[in-house]
Amino acid sequence: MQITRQADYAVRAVYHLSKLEPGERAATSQIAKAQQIPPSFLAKIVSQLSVAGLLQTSRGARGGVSLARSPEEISLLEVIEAIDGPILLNVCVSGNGNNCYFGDTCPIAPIWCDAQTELVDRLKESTFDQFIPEEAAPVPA
Amino acid sequence: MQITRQADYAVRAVYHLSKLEPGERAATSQIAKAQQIPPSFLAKIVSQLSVAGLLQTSRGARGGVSLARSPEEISLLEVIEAIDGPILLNVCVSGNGNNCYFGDTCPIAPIWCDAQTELVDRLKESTFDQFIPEEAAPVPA
DNA sequence: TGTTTTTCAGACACCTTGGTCCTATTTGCC
DNA sequence: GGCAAATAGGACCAAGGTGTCTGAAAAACA
Repeated sequence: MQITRQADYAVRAVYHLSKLEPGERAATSQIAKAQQIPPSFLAKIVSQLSVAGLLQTSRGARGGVSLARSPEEISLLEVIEAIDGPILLNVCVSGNGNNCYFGDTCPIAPIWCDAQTELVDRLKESTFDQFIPEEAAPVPA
Repeated sequence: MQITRQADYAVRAVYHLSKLEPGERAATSQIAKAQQIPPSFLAKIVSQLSVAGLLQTSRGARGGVSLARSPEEISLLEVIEAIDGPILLNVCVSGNGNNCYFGDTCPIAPIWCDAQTELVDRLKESTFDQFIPEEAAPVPA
C-alpha cells in the first residue's frame, strides 16, 4: 500500500524542475544530488518521464532535462501514473470501477472504489505550481 | 499502490466468517473454496490473523477458525494492517505524520499525509457488520 | 490405540521492485 | 577533429510479495 520509490523520485524530480525558470534545464546528476536520489536510478526514471511526455531531454554537453509543460499543467497523478501505471487500491478495482470477480454482489468492492476515486481526484487536483514557494506566497487577499 | 493480495484474501476470509453464526467455525479449506483463495496460501494468512488476535483457531478434527470478536468490532483497517503492516501511502509518511527527510520544508508531504489520513479513517469506519447482507437489510426507517 | 481431520511451521520457486554498473550515443566547445 | 559532458539503454544483482509443498503436531472419534 505505497507508491513505489520510483514514483516518489519522479515527483521530486518534477518538483525540482518546477522551481527553475521556464525552459531552464538541469542535469539529472544535479537533480539527484539536490533531491537525494540514486543518480543511476534517476536516469532511468527521467527516461520514462520523457517517454510519457512530461519531460524534455537533450543529450550532450550542457544538455539536461526540463519540463515539457508548465508546472500548473502537470499533476501529481500524471507523474505517478507515468511511472507506476494506474492507481488501483485493490486488484478487484479497475480504472473503470468494480472489477471484482464476485461482481456486483461483493459488498466490499464499493469501499475500495470510493476510496480510490477520492484519492485519485485529490492527486489530480494537486499540480506542481502549488508547490513552488515563491508562487504560493502571494495569496489573493 | 495496492494492498497486497494477502490482505485482500484476509479481508475476504474475515468477511466469510462474519456471515456465520457467532462462534461457528469453518475450516480454512472451506473458506478457500468459497472465496477462491489458494488454500495453502490462506493457511498462512489465517495463521497471521490468529497471531494478531482477530481469529481464533482450533486444531484437529472438526476444528477450524472463527472470529475472535463480533463483526462490528472488526474494521477493514485492522485486518489489512494485521497483514500488511501500517498503511503508508509514501515512504516519507510515518504513522505519526510527516517523516520526510526534507522535514517540514517539503511541500509535497502534506498531500500524502492528508490523503493517507482520509483513507485510514475510511477503512477504520468500515466494520464487517456492514457487509453482512441480512443485517444490512433492515434499515432504520 | 490408531486413524482422520485439521492447523502449524518451514523450505522452496517465481516474479516484480529497487538499485548498480557498464557501454553506447549524442552534443557542445576548444 | 577530438575531448568532455550528458542522456540512452541494457545486463545484472538483492529483497520482498506470491504461492506451493511437505512434514509435524493436535484434537476428535471409533
